[in-house]
Amino acid sequence: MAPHPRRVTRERAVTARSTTEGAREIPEATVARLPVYLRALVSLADQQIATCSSEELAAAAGVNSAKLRKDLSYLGSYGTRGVGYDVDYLRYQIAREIGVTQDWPVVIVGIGNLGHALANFSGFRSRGFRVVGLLDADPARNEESVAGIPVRPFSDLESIAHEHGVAIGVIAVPAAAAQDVADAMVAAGITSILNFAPAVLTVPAGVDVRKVDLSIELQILAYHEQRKAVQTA
Amino acid sequence: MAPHPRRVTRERAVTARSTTEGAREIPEATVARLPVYLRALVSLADQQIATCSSEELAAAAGVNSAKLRKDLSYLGSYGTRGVGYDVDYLRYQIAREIGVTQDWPVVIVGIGNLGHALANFSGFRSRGFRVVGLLDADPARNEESVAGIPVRPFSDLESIAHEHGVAIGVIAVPAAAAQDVADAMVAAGITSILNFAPAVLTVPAGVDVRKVDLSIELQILAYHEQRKAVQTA
DNA sequence: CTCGTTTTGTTCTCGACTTCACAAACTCCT
DNA sequence: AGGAGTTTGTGAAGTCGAGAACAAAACGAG
Repeated sequence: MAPHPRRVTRERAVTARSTTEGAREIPEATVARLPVYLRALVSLADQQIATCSSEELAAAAGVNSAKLRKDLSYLGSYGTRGVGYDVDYLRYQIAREIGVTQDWPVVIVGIGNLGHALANFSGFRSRGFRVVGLLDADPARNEESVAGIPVRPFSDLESIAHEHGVAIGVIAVPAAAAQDVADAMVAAGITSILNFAPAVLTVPAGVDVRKVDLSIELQILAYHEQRKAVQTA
Repeated sequence: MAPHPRRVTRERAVTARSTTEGAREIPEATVARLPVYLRALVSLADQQIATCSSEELAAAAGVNSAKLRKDLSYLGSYGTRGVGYDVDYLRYQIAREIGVTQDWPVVIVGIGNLGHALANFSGFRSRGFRVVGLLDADPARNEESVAGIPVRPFSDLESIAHEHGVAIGVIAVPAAAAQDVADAMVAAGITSILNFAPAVLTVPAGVDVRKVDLSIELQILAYHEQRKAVQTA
């Protein structure tokens, strides 16, 4: 029945090292923090800092140092006791583990307000991604071009995806259209979807979906805000 | 030292019902799902559905029905055994618990591409929020107006916040400016921040920060995508 | 009124993640 | 070379959340 794949399906974890080599199982919570560490390391490197302790890196990433060390230990032993971590080396190792040493081609569907913002987002290229296609079902939009990339009709999804070997798609359409877009993406061979539409997507096993939802984030803040107000009252 | 307040500080939980009345402690994981249930209920109501079982609502929200029932049980006993839940009644109860029966005033700082998109986002009003101020430090932007709201200079933050009693602020500026904006928000009495800038914010205890980060989400997808590729190879 | 059916609310168990605490390993100084 | 001082990597304990399973409660039929 496939309840909902917000988290990765994870096929019983293969009972750890089994087939080829290491194939370390990295906990999902750790995976979600690796990009934060990567960004902190890039920032340190920009400041010409060559070495850092787990304490310093943890501070830059906004986490507890014990957690940082445990997270890094899943990748291997890349630090030196008594010294700390080599910034460039660790940075490369994390980038390699995440898989962003080379660029991933990405398509964005839905070039409304949000789609525009995403297409113009400069962090794509610098963080391991490259926008290879902008798509919109509205013919009126198929004439413009955003950030130097032409907006093409939605029906071109499959050809663009195959041409560039796209595995990751971004959905920035209204909620009502989101499921249709997701279905088309899956049909086009896309297996990872980042969904900005406020809708629950149903996809086959093997396809990952992550959701980003402004209203939900605000409502969570509102809940805590309300509690603060009640508590001080 | 205040590690980082991505999650709420939670003052030792006061050992459950202590002072005034119920003051039920709702787990953070449940709080994060309540908005999803709320949206699913609104959708059911739009379809003229008056009653639903936990199974149906769970399907609409994309979760497991046992989890849904347990989540709802933290709010109270709002269902009827053998029957299910009254859609409108449950919807109101969840909205009340989250605190979105009335609108929260919100300010958005940074009216670039993303800020534009956020300001135009129609879901604000319908989901318990009202944009009362758009701010940008660039004087060139202080002449436009977005979605009918004038863009005002950043220095007006404090007066706008006080005038409307703003508790929630949205940061949509570049990473380098994010901490300064956060500091100004805190100084203006804002105690909940939604941060779209790819930066780690440091704020005093009692201020909640939630982060939304496109690059991180994509990198998490990339990690899993890479593993799929390795596994099938 | 009683019995069978449906569906909630809750208890219990299990797994995952966080945090602590410390041994192992490295550097530097004498 | 040896000892003092750091800092990593990890075992172990504690906390939190997920899911299964079931008792309690409501409804409807006869």
